Amino acid sequence: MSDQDTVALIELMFFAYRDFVSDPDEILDQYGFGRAHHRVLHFVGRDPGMTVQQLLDILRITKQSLGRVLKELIDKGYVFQKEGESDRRQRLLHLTEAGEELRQRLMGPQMHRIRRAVAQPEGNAAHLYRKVLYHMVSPANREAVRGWIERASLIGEGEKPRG
Amino acid sequence: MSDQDTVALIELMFFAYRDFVSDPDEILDQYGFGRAHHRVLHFVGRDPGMTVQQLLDILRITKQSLGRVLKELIDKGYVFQKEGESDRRQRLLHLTEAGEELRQRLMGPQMHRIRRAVAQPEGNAAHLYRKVLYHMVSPANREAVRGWIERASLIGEGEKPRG
DNA sequence: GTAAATATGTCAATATGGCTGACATAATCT
DNA sequence: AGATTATGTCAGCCATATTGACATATTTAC
Repeated sequence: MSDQDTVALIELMFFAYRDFVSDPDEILDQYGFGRAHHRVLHFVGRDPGMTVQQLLDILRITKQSLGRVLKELIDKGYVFQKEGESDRRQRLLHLTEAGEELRQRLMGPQMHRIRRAVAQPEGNAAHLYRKVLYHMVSPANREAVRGWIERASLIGEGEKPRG
Repeated sequence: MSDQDTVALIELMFFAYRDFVSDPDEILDQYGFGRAHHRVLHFVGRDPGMTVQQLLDILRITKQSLGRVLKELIDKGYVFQKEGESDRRQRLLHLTEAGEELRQRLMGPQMHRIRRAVAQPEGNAAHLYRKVLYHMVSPANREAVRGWIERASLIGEGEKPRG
C-alpha cells in the first residue's frame, strides 16, 4: 500500500471517530452527561455484574476519574451496585431500567451508522472490517479485547443473565 | 448482520481508536504537547499554506481552542505563519523543518499500525476498510472528507508545492 | 469612498475528564 | 495476626474544550 493510501486511512480514522461519537454526544447533552458516562453505561450494560476493577481495566482510567462519573450515574438512577456474594468487598455494577433504556438510546445511532457503513455491495465488508479494526488494537491488548468481546457476546444483548 | 456483531464493531471502534492514538501520545509527552498539537501538526503538514479557518473547519473546534495550541507550536518553532499574497488578512500555516520532522515521527507508528492491520492475507482489506471507514463518516460530512483527502493526496506526502 | 463583511487574534470565565498522591474501610488471604 | 485486595474519597493540578465580548486589518459591496 502506498504512503498516500496509508495516510488517508490515518485521517479516515480521525474523521470516522469524530462522527461516530457525535450522535451519542448530542443525546448525552440532554442528560448533562459526557462521553465518560456513555462508556460506563455501555460496558456495564454489556456485562452486568462486572466489578469496578474490570471496568477500570477496560477504560484505562484511574479509579478517581471513574469515581466521579460513576457517582453521578448512581445518584441519577442509571446504575446501581450490588455487594458481591462470594466476595463482599466487591460492588458489582448493574444498570437500572432507566440505565438500560439510555444505553439503548445511545447505541441506536451507532448501530445504524455501523450497519450503513458495512452495507457495501462488494465482498464481506463486515468480516474484513472487523478483522482490520481488530488488528488496529495493539498486539499486547488483543487477547484482552478478543476475550472481552467473546465474553460479552456470550452474555448477549439485552439479557441480564448475571443480574 | 446480527446485533452482536454490530455491537462488537462499536466496541472495536473504541478499542482500536484508544490504541491508535497511544503511540503518538507517548512521543508528544516528551515535547510537552498533547493530541491537539498533533492534529495541528498533521493537517498543516498535509496541506501546507492552509488558512486558519480551513484548519478550524477540519478540527471542528473554536478558534479560541486552536489559539492556545497554535501559539505554543509557533513559539516552540514547529509552525510558522505567512501573510497571504492574494489576501493579506490570511496567516497561512506552514511547518518548520522541526515541525515536519516531528510530524513524521508521530506518523511513523500509526503508519506501521495501519499497514499491519490491513496486511491481511485474504481479500483487498485495505480497499474495503477504507470504504467502510469512509461510510462511517456522516453523510453530510462525506463530501468534505473526500475532498480533503483527494486534495491532500494530490499535494502528496513530504512535498510542499504551496510552500 | 464609506460601510459591511471577513480573517484573525485575544481576554476572561467556565466545564469536562483526565491525572497524582494520600488516606480510609472492610473483607479476604496467608 | 498481618498482608493484600477492592473500593471510596479528599485535594489539587492539567489539558482541552466551551461561550461571549472585543480589537485590528483587510477586502468586498454598494
